[in-house]
Amino acid sequence: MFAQTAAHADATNAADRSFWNGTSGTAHSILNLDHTESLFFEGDEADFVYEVVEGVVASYSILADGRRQIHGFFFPGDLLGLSPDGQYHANTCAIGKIRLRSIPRAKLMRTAAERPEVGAKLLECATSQLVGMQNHFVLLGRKCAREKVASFLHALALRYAAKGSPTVTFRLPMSRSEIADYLGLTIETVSRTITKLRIAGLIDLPNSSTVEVRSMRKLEAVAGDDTADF
Amino acid sequence: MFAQTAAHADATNAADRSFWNGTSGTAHSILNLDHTESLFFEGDEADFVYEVVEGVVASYSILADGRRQIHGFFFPGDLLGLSPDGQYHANTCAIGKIRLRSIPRAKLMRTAAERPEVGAKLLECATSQLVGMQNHFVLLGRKCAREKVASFLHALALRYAAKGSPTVTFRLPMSRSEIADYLGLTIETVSRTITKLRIAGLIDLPNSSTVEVRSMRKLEAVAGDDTADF
DNA sequence: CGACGGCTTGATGATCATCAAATAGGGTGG
DNA sequence: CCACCCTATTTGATGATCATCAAGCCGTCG
Repeated sequence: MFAQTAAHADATNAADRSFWNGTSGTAHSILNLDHTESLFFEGDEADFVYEVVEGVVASYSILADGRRQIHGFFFPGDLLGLSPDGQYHANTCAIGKIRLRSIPRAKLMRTAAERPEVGAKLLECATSQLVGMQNHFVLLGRKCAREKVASFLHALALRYAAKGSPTVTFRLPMSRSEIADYLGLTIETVSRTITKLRIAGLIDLPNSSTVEVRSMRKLEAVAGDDTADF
Repeated sequence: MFAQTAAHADATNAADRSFWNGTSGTAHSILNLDHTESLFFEGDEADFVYEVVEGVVASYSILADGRRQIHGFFFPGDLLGLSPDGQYHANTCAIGKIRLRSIPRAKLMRTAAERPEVGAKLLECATSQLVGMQNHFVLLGRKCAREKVASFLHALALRYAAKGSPTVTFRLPMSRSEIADYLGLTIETVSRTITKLRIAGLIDLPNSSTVEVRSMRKLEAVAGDDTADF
């Protein structure tokens, strides 16, 4: 569901141990951004690829009349800013404080040409993102509000879950507005839907930005991600 | 909007001139499929990557209750079936008769490791698809039916347009049902919306599967793809 | 010519957006 | 430390868009 590099979901505090550290030939600089600060905009020269080291980054587009669609949230370990043509095609901003490793694109590409495993990893990151985006198509195009919100919370819970535990508590890094723009809903609908899930007993909200999943099983069932292929 | 390899949109009848021909070390076999025939399913071993040589391929997911979301349509020159983990993550089927070049994944990866330009092209294909998918997120999450259908027709018209011509006529390769499942709508809404665009004079329909765009300008305006980044 | 499937059109209703207001929570200044 | 304010969130009322249910139409093919 979220952007994933398939690499290491737990790289949060392991900046040095990252696969990408030094892949461009030299040590990479670490970037710090505050909440709402932008990393790059659509149309900018895509001179860098970024690895999220800490925090969450949102990638989004804005229509002429102000409607916003958030394409995805990037978590620690995720790779950001790959471009087919030297220009960025989305805007990005920090959700809370973030730390990023910036990797010069030109050097990275040169390294990829010399070290096949780097090129392969890049391709793996890109195709992992493709797969995640396909799931999000299903959510945006075919799921109702209840399913959208349940899918979102379930995916977040999985990311934060101690494996196998029946209940999970985590902090929502993003606002209702950002959730809404990711799910293709309004903040009111997101809020109402969360309330209904709470009343139904699937989750609890100690406060508006903390979610406690009471039943991963039921939440997953409402999310409805079973795929019936044929 | 559609999947694009950034390679060559006009490779329709140029099977031999394709970048991918022989990239796995040997000549590749050409596959022929009929309308509605499947290429692969979610969960299958992803032993091949495919290049569309002729016709259109749809990639889709199905929810447990039968709801379908088409992720994208793949046209001649597009690359299909890249996987991060050796399994396909979507279902695919032919829209009409198609011809495909099948490329053994393992060999392709080995070639990519030896020939940097092949690895780079693969990455370019993947990232091009990422960009196209971002646009589709905006469509699914934030556009109304009118904008969705206009966007779709406009993108198809661009693909088939003689450059700069004010009007374009082309044949819709896919059914209303497939359009609906791509745009996150129902066939009724697609049909009604097309009718309204016709009555408004933006398009004409000599028959239900042929579209004549009367005003690319107006169609583009309704599609509303202007992005206001900030 | 008739039947089938895909498309169109119509009538109705549910879901979700919009507009509006109240509440809560976090941060700041006194 | 407390009161206040500002903003995010929640809740409520209403309405528009689009899905659903239901016929009818049209082109195609046997």
